[in-house]
Amino acid sequence: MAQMRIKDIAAEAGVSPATVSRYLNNRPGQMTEETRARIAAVIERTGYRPRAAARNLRSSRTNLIGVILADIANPFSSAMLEGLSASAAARGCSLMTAISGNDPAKEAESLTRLIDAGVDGLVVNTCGGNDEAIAAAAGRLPVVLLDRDVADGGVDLVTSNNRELVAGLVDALAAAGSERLCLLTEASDDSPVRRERAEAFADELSRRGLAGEVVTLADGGASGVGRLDETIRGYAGKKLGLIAVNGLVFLRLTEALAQLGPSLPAGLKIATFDDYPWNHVLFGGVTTAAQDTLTIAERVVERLSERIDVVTTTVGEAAKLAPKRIEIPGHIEHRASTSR
Amino acid sequence: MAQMRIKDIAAEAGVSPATVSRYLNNRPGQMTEETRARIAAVIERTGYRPRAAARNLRSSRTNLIGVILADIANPFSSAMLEGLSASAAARGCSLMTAISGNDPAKEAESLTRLIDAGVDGLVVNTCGGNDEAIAAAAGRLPVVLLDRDVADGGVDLVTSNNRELVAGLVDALAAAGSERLCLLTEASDDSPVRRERAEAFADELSRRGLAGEVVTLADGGASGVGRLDETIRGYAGKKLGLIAVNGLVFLRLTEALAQLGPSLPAGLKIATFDDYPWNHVLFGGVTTAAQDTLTIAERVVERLSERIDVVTTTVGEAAKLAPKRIEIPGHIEHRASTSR
DNA sequence: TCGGTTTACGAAATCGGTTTCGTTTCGTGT
DNA sequence: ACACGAAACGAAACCGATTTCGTAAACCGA
Repeated sequence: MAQMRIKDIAAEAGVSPATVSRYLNNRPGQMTEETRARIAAVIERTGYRPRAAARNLRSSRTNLIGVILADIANPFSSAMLEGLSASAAARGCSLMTAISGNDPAKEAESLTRLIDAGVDGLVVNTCGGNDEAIAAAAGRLPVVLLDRDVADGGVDLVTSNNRELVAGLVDALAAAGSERLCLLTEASDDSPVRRERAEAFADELSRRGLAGEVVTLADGGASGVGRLDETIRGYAGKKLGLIAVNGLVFLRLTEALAQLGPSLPAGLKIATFDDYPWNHVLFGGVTTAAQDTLTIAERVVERLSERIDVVTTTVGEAAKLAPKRIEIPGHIEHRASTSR
Repeated sequence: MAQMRIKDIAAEAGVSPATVSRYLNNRPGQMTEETRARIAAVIERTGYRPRAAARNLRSSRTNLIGVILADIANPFSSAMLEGLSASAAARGCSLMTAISGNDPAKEAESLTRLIDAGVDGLVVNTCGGNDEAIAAAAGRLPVVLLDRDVADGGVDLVTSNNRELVAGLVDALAAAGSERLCLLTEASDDSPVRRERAEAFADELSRRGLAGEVVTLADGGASGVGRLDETIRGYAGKKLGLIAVNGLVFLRLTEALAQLGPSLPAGLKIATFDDYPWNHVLFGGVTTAAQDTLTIAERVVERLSERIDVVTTTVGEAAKLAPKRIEIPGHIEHRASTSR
């Protein structure tokens, strides 16, 4: 017997397909312990596995979660993917993934492709430029945003407590004796996350009465380095403290500093967002604002599940959950780059 | 009208559901240009999208490719995922991903979960320990192995030309004046890839009459460093050349060297596998054996598609394609760490 | 012992496409 | 004008599960 169907199992066990179905989904309409055992035995013996496609069709539920990631090269994304994968598996769901590579067109295409595939819900780490499409999607099925918000709000968002992390890095630099602080950003990055961090940085400076500014590097590797050198030289001898707004900016900073010498210039302190593996190694260890990716992933899936349950349980317009913003606290890893 | 069905479209266009289905899959049984246009207009106007679940059920094809990755933290894996995602999308397929985190139990679970979900084929970057299960899966549906082989062979494999890459790194070190070479590996890593590289390394040494050995570091961060210091000191002044068998080993090497000073000891040259972003930065640039991840991904999907087409086209036992081993050439990035 | 409620289970409809098979229509060669 | 093959399309079966609804049996209190 090549492929068994539920009706074959039913026949073999001397019950109806309906009963086998009830067994498979252990439904409230209980059955005798004896029939349960008989069905279990047949399934065990034949190695029967229900066909997902048939199940999906009738129940209009796929146990699939769609994930759209902007930039998988970013360790934040890959860590997130691992977390999402684990959390989803724990709930019996699989992940359908798409990677936009920061291309809004690809992101839009992925959006429709995943929805067409019938995912129960969607996790989106948007690259921007599709705010309306995403909001529209959120009206049709459960959507939770990851890390990056869309314009209109109205969609669930799980993110880190960026403001407090900025404060933590400023703390670390100030404690290390920095007198003037710069937040390094890239021109191409106009994400809400960057904006939030920049605002928090400015607020924090004025709150403490510290001098400093946001420095925006030109795009591309080398071109921006000039601006950076300039900045560093401009404040030479002034106990400068630098914060890279993300891991990529930090790499560019490292390249620029490498031209000045293998170790940090005297009095220069640095810190960065994103806990890349090399942060442990460069400059003897770089103070880092680390996000709690595992918890973020767990909460994303949890929230998405809530929405999915509501959709499949309640009828019609009662299925309204108010959009929610969830902040997961990260923490600061204090390392050598901000020692006194 | 909330959700349209194919029969609604058919009614609206004044044709039968069968014809609409033919239109959707542009089938050989052509239709009049006029009816085609009429159907297109209705679909366009209503925004109709066919339900994938129904389609899957009848055609027993899902246009889904399952991907099992051993370690997503490894940039090789994330680059691969991006490549696979793009190649699959180009063929109208989506990816279902699972991450084993190098845990054989999780890998086995993922295997059955993806198969149960009805994927058309499977890409497996195995962590080992499931050779029989994977071979069995390959007997039931198309499977292509990524980078790491299973014991019995008999399954398609796409990998890099590790032997030539090893030769390239040895070349670079020899040209930089190294007189004695070490290949650094980790005790916990007993993968076929590691073995292949180690064998190629030994062959290459004897072929050129160079001195050297394979050094296996103990697991865990610090514990192995002692052994490494020892090795380095043991050959102090002898123009040592070090090759890290993968990116993680290289990071450990970097940590160990950091204790000796910020730049490389005189006469010491290093090179590594895996093109991590930090390779551009550490030691002013580390010579690297880079794999062509995009091409690998492309060929994986291509091969998988071949198998899928064969399965769905031919009947019964004619569906046998001989297992194939595909090697994709990588290249050496020459950087400062092997300059004279 | 009897009416009434609960429990265990089966028959059949259903989900929304695809596919087979047959019929009609059209075109073409003679 | 006729026969015949191909092209265009429709009717209905089908994929394999879930779910509704109904019924027989078991249980239970009075």
